Amino acid sequence: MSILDELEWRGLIAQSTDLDALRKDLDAAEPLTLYCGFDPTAASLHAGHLIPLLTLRRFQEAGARPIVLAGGATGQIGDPRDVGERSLQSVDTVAEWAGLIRGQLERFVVFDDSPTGALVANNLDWTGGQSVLEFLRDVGKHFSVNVMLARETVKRRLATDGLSYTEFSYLLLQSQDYLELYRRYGCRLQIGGSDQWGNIVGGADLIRRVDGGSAHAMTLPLVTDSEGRKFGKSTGGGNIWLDPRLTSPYAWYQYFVNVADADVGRYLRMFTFLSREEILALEEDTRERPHLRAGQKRLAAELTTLVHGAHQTEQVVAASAALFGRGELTGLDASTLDAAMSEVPTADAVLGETTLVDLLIGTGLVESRGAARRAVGEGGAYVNNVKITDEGWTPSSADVLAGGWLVVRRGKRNLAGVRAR
RNA sequence: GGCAGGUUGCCCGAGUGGCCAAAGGGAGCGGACUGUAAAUCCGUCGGCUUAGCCUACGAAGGUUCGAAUCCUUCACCUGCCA
Repeated sequence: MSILDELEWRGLIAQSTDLDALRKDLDAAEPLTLYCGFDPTAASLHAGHLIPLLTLRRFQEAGARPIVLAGGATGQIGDPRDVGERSLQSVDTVAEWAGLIRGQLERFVVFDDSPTGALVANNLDWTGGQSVLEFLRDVGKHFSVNVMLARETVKRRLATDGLSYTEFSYLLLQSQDYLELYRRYGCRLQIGGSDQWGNIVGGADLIRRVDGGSAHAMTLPLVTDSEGRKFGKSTGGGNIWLDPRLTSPYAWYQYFVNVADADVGRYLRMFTFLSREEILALEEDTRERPHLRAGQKRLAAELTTLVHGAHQTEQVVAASAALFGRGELTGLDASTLDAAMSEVPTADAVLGETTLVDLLIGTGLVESRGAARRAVGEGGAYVNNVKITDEGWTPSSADVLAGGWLVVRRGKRNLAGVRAR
């Protein structure tokens, strides 16, 4: 199966320029070079970024050469979005984030001396020293404002709160990137989220106008769940990040374990490198025996391994099994509990003194005393899987599990460990 | 630079002197049901030392017994004009 058929089957192609022409270029003797850019809009990439990153890798495995681009320049400007003008980050912040993101980007493609060995670039390298006059003459002249105004995002913004010249210009910067990579590395395919279509085609047009070259464009679907919610938002509403300091491997694993049945097949296709046969089998499993959550577990394990490594995956799988297993917590031995508790937030407590409300706050399971009281009042507070309805309840030695632990839970699946003293 | 309109809680959005910690919706959170799923129903949704107090309706100041609501100045946003 060709790479394009593969991508099609996985539901990874949203829009593209002529696929047959692209197919021909992919079949050529010389490896096709392609790129995808990632703007440093935060200190870490999040789960949604995995789609284009993994797609770069799929292309690489199929014999193409990927370039991962850190948007040190474009990140300073900001791509116009529907909701309104972005507030600019300081140049230093963007540079710092670009460095962090670059480190993450490098983990998903293979760097070697072969013709398909990946490259890393930062668009600040060619825009940083560029003068306004150069930019306007060499790039700006090739863009029609009429066309730019017709873009969906621009139209929406003009109809609502308007947009700055800075954001309006973003298209030109990204287009210039494509041209630059075309010139430097013969890059002839750019991929990105479906919201990038205009930016990508803009670059392909620029290459044609300026250098008379031909270049391809392909976008990947913006991943949403079956509810239409943007993918990668944790239940708390925040992003789930690749950086383990921002999203623990345990939380990462849990996010995917909790994916809805309606989404798991789609996600397996898009996010994993499992074979077609394996995925079809898991999809059937989900239909026939949904309560086993085989698809979710495999998806979570695959993604945790991909991002945090096999060792971490073993640990979070074991922790999840211990904490969500059928068995009683009292049946767990100290080493199992120690291992499980190392994956969740923890706090200390003094027997007979620390109250339930303090436990909930101390472990970070709730944000305020009011929230803690509310949780208790709503019947959402548990210690060692036993619902506690008294705010002033304090643990006694009879409650302590092996290894000196108490397992505090808020709601169905927010767990924390407490070391009793 | 001129004129007009705007700035409300996580988001959208009502509110033009007391009944406003602020309608309604969304998101979130908890419970029931399940399968750590979805749907549904119910509850909840600023903070605290919680019959009370504190902080909050762009910022600062003022009027008033009392202000998200009125006045002044400032900042920012949008539109029209220059």
